[in-house]
Amino acid sequence: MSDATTRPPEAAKRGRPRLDELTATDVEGIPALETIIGYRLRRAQLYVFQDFIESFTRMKLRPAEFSVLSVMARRPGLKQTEIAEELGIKRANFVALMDSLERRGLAERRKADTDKRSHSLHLTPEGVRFVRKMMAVWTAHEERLVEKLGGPKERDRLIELLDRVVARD
Amino acid sequence: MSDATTRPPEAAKRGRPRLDELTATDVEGIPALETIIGYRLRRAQLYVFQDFIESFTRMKLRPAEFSVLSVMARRPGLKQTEIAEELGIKRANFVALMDSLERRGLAERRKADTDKRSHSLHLTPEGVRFVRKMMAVWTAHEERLVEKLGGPKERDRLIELLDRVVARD
DNA sequence: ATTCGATTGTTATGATACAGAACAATTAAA
DNA sequence: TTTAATTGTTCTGTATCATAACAATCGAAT
Repeated sequence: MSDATTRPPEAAKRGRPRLDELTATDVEGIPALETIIGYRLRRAQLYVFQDFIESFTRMKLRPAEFSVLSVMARRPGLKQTEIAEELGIKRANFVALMDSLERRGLAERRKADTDKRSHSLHLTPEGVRFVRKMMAVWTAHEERLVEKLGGPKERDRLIELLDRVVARD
Repeated sequence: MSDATTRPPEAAKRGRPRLDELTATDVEGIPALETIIGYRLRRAQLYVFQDFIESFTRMKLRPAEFSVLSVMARRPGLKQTEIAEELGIKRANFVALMDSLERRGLAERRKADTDKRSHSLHLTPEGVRFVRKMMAVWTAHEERLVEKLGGPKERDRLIELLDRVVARD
């Protein structure tokens, strides 16, 4: 299966590449992009996000906002730096994100009594209702993915492998 | 393992959230981000790209450039639109990318004899040498990942699962 | 109690990635 | 020969992301 010296089917159809060009660029050890972990990860992530984004265009919700609302729902009272750091968002960029959620009446910053510098973040009652709807939409999206993967078992296998990739040891 | 009603360890340490807040935002059916496919995919992809980018800072090569050079090495003679489409890059954005590679003397646009509109893309001899070094660096990067995954078998399993995600059927 | 360093939220700024519209040159189709 | 489609290109706008700086506040060391 040495394909570096084989004319790819598309190019063959079009009569390209010419033989002299082929030898000039016939570099050994060039793997197909399809076998490269990072490339495949990126393409898969792009695909999933595209489906996610389309699912949430009606709710006008972006992935980052989804994750922030999700964290606030499960663990209210965290401060901005904590949520930002956990989600890998620079705290500088978190400000506008939180501003937007607050302007929409979904979340609020409360003055922390113990530390006057920090804010503790919470969903508003409207935010709680919003998150409920949000999770219904998300469930459909997620089930679509699990379906494609072949079932919950495969989903777990995938997440376990992704775990290993990102594990720091 | 119902953790929606359990005080997360960090917040517990800091005495937050207070109980009344907890009940106010205790929304059922809020999955932890760690179980969400898209979220995990994004984090893993970010991690891999970070390692990739660090590996290639010395060569001043970005992921997109890597992929373009890789395609040109394996399949010389393709035209811009073909490579761009295959890699999911808008042909408008491909122009600057190719300009840069050409300015660095790594690749070139040749006037296609059959179609005066299109260019056929090729590595220069210097580009061929560059790609050789590039692949050496990439191999180290990739082996690091395979190591973390637990071996080539696991790498294959991962790619097969990513395949299913992005498969259109 | 005072000084000093660290933290928190914030603003401003720049770089990069990505998408869409429009256009000239060229080709293919009617 | 007119018409429609393609190719490369430029321009433009919009997210995304990182970095630096700053005031307010806190914690710790003296």
